[in-house]
Amino acid sequence: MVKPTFLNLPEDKRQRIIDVAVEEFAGKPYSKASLSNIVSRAGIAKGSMYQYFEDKKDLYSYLLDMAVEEKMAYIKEGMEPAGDFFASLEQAVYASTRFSLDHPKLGQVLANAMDPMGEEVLQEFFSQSKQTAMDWFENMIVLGQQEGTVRRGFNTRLMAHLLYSTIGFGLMEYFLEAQNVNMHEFITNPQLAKGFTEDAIRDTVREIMDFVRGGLEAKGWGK
Amino acid sequence: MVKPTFLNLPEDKRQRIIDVAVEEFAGKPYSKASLSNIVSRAGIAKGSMYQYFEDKKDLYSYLLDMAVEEKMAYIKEGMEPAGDFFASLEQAVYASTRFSLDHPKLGQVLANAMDPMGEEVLQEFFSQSKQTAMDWFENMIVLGQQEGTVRRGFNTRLMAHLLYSTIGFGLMEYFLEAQNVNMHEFITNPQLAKGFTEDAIRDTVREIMDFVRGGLEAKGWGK
DNA sequence: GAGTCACGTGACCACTTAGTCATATTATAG
DNA sequence: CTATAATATGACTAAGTGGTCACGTGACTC
Repeated sequence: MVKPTFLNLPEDKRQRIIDVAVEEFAGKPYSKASLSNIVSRAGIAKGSMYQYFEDKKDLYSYLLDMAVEEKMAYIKEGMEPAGDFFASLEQAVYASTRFSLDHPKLGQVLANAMDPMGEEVLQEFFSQSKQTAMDWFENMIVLGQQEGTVRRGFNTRLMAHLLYSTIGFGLMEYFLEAQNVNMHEFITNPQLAKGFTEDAIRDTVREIMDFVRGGLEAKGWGK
Repeated sequence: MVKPTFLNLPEDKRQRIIDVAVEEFAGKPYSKASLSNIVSRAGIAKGSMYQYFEDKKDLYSYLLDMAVEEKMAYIKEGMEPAGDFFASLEQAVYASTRFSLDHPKLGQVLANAMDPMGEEVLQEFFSQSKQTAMDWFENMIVLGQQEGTVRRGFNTRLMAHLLYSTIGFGLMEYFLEAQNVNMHEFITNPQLAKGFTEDAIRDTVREIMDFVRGGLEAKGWGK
């Protein structure tokens, strides 16, 4: 658990530590991320870090919670409760994409945590957040079936996984390839996010939704 | 480049080294995989490793080539040149799944290399094999459009990414969750692969294909 | 001013890493 | 059997890791 000492820190110092730590954890796998590196770049002593957090895992966990909270805020804000399944999903995909482009480093920390190949140390975080995301998708699908917009007769859990990976991985990687950059360049160069216009994002999300709609829509609905 | 000394090794010794190394690289990120660990478990001296390979990257590259070759063999074997786009894709998905279940460790080494969040050292391997896979998917889509089974009017590159992540990630993760194991347990316990019956695999692949077909099929085709 | 307590510090510890190299062992050839 | 070349070896190096701890520093209280 994060220690009170950290929360009582002056705003700017706290933020500087967070920024540096997020950058470190975004750029390398957990075990390779270096505390020595973080403290030196943040301009604090090694020992101070251990006044703020129990250990490396504790710091990581704190950043992860931040990332989840921030992403949830994006998604919740864009949600229109009135829409049908596909409209809601499109909103969620759009919001999730916006989050990843607005906060690429934070988004990357989250993506690392979800990585199935993740390191054993992180399995607890991983399975927890992954499970939550999957439940959310599955729940949406079931609701869509109840409202009649989504066809029946398939394994909803399997479909939740497909939706998750389609949206979670495919989209971001397409954006990167389209701009001809890799993840590291994107993370370290904040300017690159400007390369994605609002229209391009909306168009891409719409194409994805066309694909998903075709795969899931009940007969008699849609254009 | 792998040194001739390694290739001249007695079959059993060579295989033992490969097995141990594959297991090591499958279980942790590249930078965390330990040569000291590999040599001790393979029962050889540290120095010997450097008679066989230039360095750590060289060993990794060798294993990666092996994995690609093996997976390609699976896919090529299952390919029936006569089938239409969806039949070919289903074959490829099935073969790819079989490969991952038959050789979970090798499959995991490959998956790590494709990981977009992969470490900077591996970008060369990553972008190369990823690009190749994406070209293959895009090419198939275009051929499908030419034969009339796949609808037109979408960004084929984006769709290749969606197909790739749907098939590459979603499927495997669903299998794991369905068996209630995580990737590490699956890798270290070869028995677990038996939990997936041939029928269950075929059914799951078919459901995925239903989803993909709905999203891509041209009007007037299909059931 | 004295005493107390939270916070800051960096030298230090035990450990691990990739990689080297002088030396020992083995195989080959004359 | 001897000489030569190929291979095997593991102690060693330099660098880096997460984490600790005895000691400073500064602020607040009485």
